[in-house]
Amino acid sequence: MLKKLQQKGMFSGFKRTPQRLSILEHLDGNTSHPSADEIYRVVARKNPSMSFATVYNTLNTLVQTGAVRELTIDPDRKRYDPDTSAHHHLICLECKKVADIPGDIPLEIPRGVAKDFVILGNHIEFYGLCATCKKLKRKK
Amino acid sequence: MLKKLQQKGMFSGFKRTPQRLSILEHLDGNTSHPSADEIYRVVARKNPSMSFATVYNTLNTLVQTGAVRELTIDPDRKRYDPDTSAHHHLICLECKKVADIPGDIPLEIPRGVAKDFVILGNHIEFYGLCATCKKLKRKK
DNA sequence: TAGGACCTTGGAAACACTATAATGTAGCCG
DNA sequence: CGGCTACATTATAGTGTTTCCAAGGTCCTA
Repeated sequence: MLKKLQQKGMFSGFKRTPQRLSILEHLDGNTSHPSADEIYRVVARKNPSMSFATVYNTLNTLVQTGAVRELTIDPDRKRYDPDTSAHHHLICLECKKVADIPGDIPLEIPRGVAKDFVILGNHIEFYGLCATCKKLKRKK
Repeated sequence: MLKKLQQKGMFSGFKRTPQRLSILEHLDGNTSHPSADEIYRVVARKNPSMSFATVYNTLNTLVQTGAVRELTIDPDRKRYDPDTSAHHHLICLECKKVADIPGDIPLEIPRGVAKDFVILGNHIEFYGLCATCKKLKRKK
């Protein structure tokens, strides 16, 4: 998906500008689930004139076209995930780091509960402690 | 849990003040997953001197003691859920209404993926369209 | 009744994000 | 190739949510 957007020429109304290409390059294959702020800080190093608004504009466009997923996993900020394949997430309660759980997980949706509600998808959020924070906790 | 907090006397350092009791009363049995703002607006009617800070202070205390769950289901604001039993949520993509899915749902966590990560819990977010929004969409 | 611990209040401030208006530029068409 | 148009970018201002702070209030204990 991102690869397509990086190719030359117009693709469904998406213009390739240096700023957008920098953002796409930073996101491509990125599994750190960065926030807009984190993306801005990295991309602004190579592109000093970069504006915060451009990062948000670009991200919102990418989310709308489905090239990037907006994660609502962190209570303090939105995070963005260029991996649009079916997968779930693990979040460390201490350091807030987000890891991927690839693949689909079969779910037994209790029938009758969601009556009248069309279910279009699901997302599982696992929470716990990552290896680093687990060790730190033990020492305390 | 909330019942306990509403009883007379001190309970684990939690003082019962009129403001806090109003908030507890509004939350008790409430399945609308309200935001701090919604709680403030309702509670301030009966308690005109109520401050926003008090709502946030109380909610944060309740979350820390485990009496209330903070939901990270809405990208725009935190929502609060007094139901601390194991359950999951359905969110309408149109109107953002959140419904409950009671009970535990057995999950096959793929082994090896979460190596080194202690998993302490999970939360499933189903998304789709509620009955009302489903009808409205059809008419368009 | 005095002291201390805790709560409440209002305002300011921090933060994430969005809107606006002016300027810049890519891509199309002649 | 050159200009037009539509779209992007920028800086800045604004909005909404949440937190911080300092002053004052209230309740318990001695």
